[in-house]
Amino acid sequence: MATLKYSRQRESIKEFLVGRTDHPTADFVYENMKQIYPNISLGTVYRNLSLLADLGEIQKLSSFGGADRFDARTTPHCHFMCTRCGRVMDVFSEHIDRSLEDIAADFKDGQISDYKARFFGICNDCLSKEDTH
Amino acid sequence: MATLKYSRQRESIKEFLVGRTDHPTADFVYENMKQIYPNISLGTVYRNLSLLADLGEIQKLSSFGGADRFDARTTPHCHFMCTRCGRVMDVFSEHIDRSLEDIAADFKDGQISDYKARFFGICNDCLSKEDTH
DNA sequence: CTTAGTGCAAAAGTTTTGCAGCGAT
DNA sequence: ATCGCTGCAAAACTTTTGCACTAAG
Repeated sequence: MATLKYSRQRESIKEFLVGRTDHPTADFVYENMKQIYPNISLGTVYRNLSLLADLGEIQKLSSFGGADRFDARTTPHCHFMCTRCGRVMDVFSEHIDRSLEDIAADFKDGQISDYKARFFGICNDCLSKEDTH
Repeated sequence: MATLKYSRQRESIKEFLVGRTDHPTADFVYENMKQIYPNISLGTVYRNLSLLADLGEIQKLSSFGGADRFDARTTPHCHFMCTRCGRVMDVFSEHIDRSLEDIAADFKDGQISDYKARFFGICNDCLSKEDTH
């Protein structure tokens, strides 16, 4: 087991993610980190995102089609992706948690320990733009 | 709109997927197609898988970590992935469909039209191997 | 001093695409 | 004859990794 050492890059990446409600990709995090650390490398961003995910401090969302996205919310929740603008939003619901537990209990071919649910559709912003036609 | 033309490659790819209950990657389909068409290209496999998915004849599963997987089942269902051996299995349940309507009704930031749920855990095969220790 | 973390660059893995020729209609 | 599909290869895109060096403990 490697002993964890402090790194200012990792702290900034975590802090950046906590301050956002969208769900940035690694490359987007990288572009923003360059404003603080002009020489930071994309590899460092990936390594830290991966490390933070392993520690359970952030969540890796694989995936909504393209690059993976990252989410600093630790409370269990689901995600909604707008198929028009690509935005990813949080979805909180007791319905899903209850029914997913029912499914886990019903499943006979293995032992379910985790689940992820994603929803697709059109977000309100895109719907209102559509109305103007 | 392009008019669809018959292609024996596409037909074989579809047929191959229909005959399987696992959820092969594009590369796995490619390797198997080479036994029928030794000169088939990976690009052709990707193009046909993408086309079949657009037609709704197959489903593209993005993703379970690595490469996308493909599924010829058209009836709505969810997926379970064994985190030990990587196998992906189908999950059928009425629970999920019932709760989807509830969630869609609750969600205020957009209009939900589709969902995908994935479950993670250990499959029975891997559990029984574990017992022998 | 020890070793985890970093920047850089190359590589690996997955998917898309430009193009010239082939094949279905 | 038209134009969608193919094989091939190159490119694009995302993520990982080897290495020498820096910095935290």
